[in-house]
Amino acid sequence: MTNTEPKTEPTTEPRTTPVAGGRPTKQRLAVANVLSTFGDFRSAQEIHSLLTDSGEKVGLATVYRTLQLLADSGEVDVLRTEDGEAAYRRCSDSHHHHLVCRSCGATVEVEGPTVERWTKAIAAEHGYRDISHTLEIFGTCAACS
Amino acid sequence: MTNTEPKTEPTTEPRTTPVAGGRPTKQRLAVANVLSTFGDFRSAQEIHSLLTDSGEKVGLATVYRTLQLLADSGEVDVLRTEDGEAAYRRCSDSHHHHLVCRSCGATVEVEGPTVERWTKAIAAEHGYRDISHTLEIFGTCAACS
DNA sequence: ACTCGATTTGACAACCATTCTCATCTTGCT
DNA sequence: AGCAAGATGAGAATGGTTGTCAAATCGAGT
Ligand SMILES: [Zn+2]
Ligand SMILES: [Zn+2]
Ligand SMILES: [Zn+2]
Ligand SMILES: [Zn+2]
Repeated sequence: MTNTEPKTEPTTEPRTTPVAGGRPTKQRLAVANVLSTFGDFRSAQEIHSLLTDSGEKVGLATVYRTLQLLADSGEVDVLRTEDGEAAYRRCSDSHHHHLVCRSCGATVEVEGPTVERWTKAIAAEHGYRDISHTLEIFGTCAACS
Repeated sequence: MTNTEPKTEPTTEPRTTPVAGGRPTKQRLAVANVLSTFGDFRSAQEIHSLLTDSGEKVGLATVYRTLQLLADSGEVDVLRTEDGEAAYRRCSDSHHHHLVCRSCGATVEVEGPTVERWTKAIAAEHGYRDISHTLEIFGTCAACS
C-alpha cells in the first residue's frame, strides 16, 4: 500500500528544533493565557478550575504537564505553599513577596532589592549557585488589631 | 529501692527530656532522640525508618504527630523540599534561616539583621503587627555544581 | 500501689495533590 | 490527503500526610 520511503529523509530533520515549550496547542495556550491573567501564585488545581469554569475543556493532567513544561522552560515561577502544594505564576511579573494578615488574610505584595541582595550574597558566600528563595511575612493587619 | 528521692531536688538526672507541651512518652523521646543524631534535614518517613530499623517500635502516625508537636513548639525546623515533602531538623535556639542544596540537601544555617530589619520595616510600613516570617534559600552547592 | 479519667498510640482507612497509562485525537509536514 | 510524532484526557495508581477510633498508657489523686 503506502509505499513511501521507509524512513523519512534525515536531510532536514526535526532534531534541530529546540522544543522549548513543545507545540502551541489550544490547551497550552489556554493555560498560558490564564496564567497571564493573574499576577499572583495559583495552584494547578485552581488553574484547572478557572479554565473549566470559563468554558475551556482542558484535562487536569494536561494542566499539570503544561505547567511543568512552562516551569522547565523558565516561563513560569513555581513555589511550594506551606502545606506542600505547588503554585505557579507567570514569571514576567516582577519578583515580589507577600505580607499576609494571619487573621483576615489581607495580602500586600512587597518587594525590594534589600532582601534580594542579601540572599544572593549569602548564597554566593557559601558557594551556592542557581539561587532561588521563598519569603512570606505574616502579621496582624491594622484592621484586625 | 531508691524510692526516697527528694522531690525538692531540681534536676539530678543526666537528661530529663522536656518534650514540647505534652507528655514525654517513649515514642516522643525516641523521635526527639533520632532528630538530635542528625544535623541535616530528614523526612518524616525517613525518621520512621530509622526508628524501626533501630528496634524502636513507633507508628508512622505518631512520628508525624510528634514532628508536628516539635515543630509547633519551635524545637525543630521544618521546611518543604522543592518536590513538596516536609523535612525536619533539630533547631538551634536562635532565629535563623536555611540555605539548602536542592540536589544533595546540604544545609547551611544563615542569619543576619538585614533581612530581619527589612521584614519588620515593611510590615510596620503597612500597619501590620506581631510579625513573623519564613525564608528559605535554595541553590546548588559547590559540590553538586 | 491502685484507680480513673485524660492523653497517646497504632493499624488502617481516607485524603488529596500529583503522576502514570494508554487508547484516542491533533499537529506538523510532505 | 496521509502519516508519524506529539499531545490529550479519563481514570487508575502513587505517595505523603492526616483522620479514625478502640486499646494502651500516663499520671495525678487517693
Ligand atoms: Zn487582618
Ligand atoms: Zn525575593
Ligand atoms: Zn549539594
Ligand atoms: Zn528571619
